[in-house]
Amino acid sequence: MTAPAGSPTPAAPGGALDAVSFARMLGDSTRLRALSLMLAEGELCVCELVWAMRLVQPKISRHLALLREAGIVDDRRDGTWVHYRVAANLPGWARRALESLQDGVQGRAPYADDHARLLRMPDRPGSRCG
Amino acid sequence: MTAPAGSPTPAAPGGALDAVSFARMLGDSTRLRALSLMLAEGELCVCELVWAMRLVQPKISRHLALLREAGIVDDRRDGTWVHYRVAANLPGWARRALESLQDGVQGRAPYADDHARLLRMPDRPGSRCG
DNA sequence: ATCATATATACGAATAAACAGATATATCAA
DNA sequence: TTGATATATCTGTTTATTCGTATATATGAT
Repeated sequence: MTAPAGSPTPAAPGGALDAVSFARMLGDSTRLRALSLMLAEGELCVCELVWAMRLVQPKISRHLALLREAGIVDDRRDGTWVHYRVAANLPGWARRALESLQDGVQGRAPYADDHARLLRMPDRPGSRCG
Repeated sequence: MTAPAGSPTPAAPGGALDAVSFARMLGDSTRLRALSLMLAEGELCVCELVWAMRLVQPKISRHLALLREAGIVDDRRDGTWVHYRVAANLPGWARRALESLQDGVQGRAPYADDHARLLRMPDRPGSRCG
């Protein structure tokens, strides 16, 4: 379901993710918060991100779409849910840059709170009682 | 000469550089090209950046000011010249993120060409005949 | 089919970045 | 002082991003 044939201009036109587009994608707090959660927890569905970050769902979906189009996250549909994760084939430099930023937000608001709230979320899909 | 008392809103209001502002600063090709050169060559004056990147001087100065206000570069005046370098006290996570992006642009246009052109620049200030 | 839930997209308004070009400031030399 | 060089800032305009809200689509259950 990636790149649904007729999607808008991808952030990386030539195909390969370029550093400027990548940094631009990380330069938004909604996106960085979501990526930070995925980096810490692996695959997450949209509803988990909505719960953890306390933002409206369309806002999160919109930003996830940007990350997907940029090749920074992969998505996977499982029934009603769509799970996102940091792209498996993200170039090494990009993953390292992301992890460095992750270091930079360790323990800080709102990132730490997002993560704590996620762990407290009841009935997380995938965990139990799917 | 950093933060000349009455400067515009810094990218990091609280004082500490935050990851989103940092990424946003890297998400512009003029700024990333300049940072890439500084990372490779150390201190560089504006005229060297202008020569290497072939952009008009006000454009480069404007972006350097943004980087300075964000705490990402230090500047030092030496006579007529002002030299910029990656900030000495840049947090570790930020330096690592920057170096990762640097890996991501290795050998690619326009970064590699900028560097090559810089090395060919005649009468570089600092090198000889100051 | 109908409904409920999860997710995605569309649309217009508000905001922020980036730009080109003109001009101002700083330093040094004559 | 005048002039030359290096750098910085201002002004108006254009272009990108982001947002809120409404709505559309997809899936599974009844």
